[in-house]
Amino acid sequence: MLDLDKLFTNYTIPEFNENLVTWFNREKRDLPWRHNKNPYRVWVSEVMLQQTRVDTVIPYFNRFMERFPTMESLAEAEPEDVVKYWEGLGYYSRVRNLHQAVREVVAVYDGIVPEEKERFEKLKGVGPYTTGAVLSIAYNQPEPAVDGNVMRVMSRQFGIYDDIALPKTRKLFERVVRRLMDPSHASDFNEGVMELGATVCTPKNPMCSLCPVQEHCYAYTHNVQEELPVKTKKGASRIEMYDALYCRRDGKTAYVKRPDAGLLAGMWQYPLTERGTGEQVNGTYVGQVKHVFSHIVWYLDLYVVETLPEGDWVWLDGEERAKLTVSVAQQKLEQMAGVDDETVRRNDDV
DNA sequence: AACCCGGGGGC
DNA sequence: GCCCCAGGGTT
Repeated sequence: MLDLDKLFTNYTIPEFNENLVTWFNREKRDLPWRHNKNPYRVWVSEVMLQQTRVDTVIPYFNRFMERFPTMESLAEAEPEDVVKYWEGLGYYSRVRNLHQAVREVVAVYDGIVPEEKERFEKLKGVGPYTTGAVLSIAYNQPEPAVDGNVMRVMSRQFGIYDDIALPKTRKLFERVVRRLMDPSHASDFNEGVMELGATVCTPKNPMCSLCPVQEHCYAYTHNVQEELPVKTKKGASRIEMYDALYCRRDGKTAYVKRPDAGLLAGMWQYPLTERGTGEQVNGTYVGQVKHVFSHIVWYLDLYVVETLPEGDWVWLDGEERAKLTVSVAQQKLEQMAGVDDETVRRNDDV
């Protein structure tokens, strides 16, 4: 185990805190969830920000908070309505877990986000990072909130070469943060480190000349910014190929609902058949959609067909379709089908 | 510990 | 193309 006493030898902890917090309060970006820090808003923002960039989250956060301004309003809503406000944001289990957790807070904790760590961390979708982030930012509790930014900043600051892809490494950085953080400025410390990682101590080409904690930084001193943090590569994605069937009847289009568990759980799409396993598709080829997930690559060949194989598809008009939640892959197919419809209509006109 | 789970942006 | 992103759940 890494010896923290050795790590902090000749290291001035108060100076790090002073420089970081002063910098953060001068340079912090104007973000919607910083306008007021009620625990519910902080919580929603932290869930949306999981593996998702700030610029992507901002419009989703604003729409979500406008529609569900309080935990009570969210608790009362139907799951299908809530998921619709997450459409396109990805990792949809986040919103289902958040919805369930907020319902629990309203029912069990009288609508107050629990300040007790042992209670908050047990809520659905709340892991070690979100626990520390909400308790420190909303309640100023001295809890570590170790995300990718924190591991990058701290690995460089102290020259820690542990592989950040390993689960146990996060715990190491939690020990580092507990040792380093000034407990009376927990909120500014955690937000400050993350802000630093997002804007200055970036993965590529960090702007060390702008860094408030450059002086004692191991990576800067030894000029090894590019080799930290250490992270092992993940394996190659698997490739999946499907035929997507676009079938119209009486002004309606066939859709199926994906299974309630697994990839894109419960979301709606055109009927898909795995290529090569079924019979040859009897239809008109339109084109191919490529869609990249974090661990899978989809190639979807779109066909216009007159008849469908057996399945639980339903017929939807435009108004009905608009209420349902679909993946971005499905949006690409609809775009392609729509373009094809336009082509057909134009040719009919001629 | 390893794998699953979206989508987008930077280089 | 590859990497990363204010990660968590399941096995």
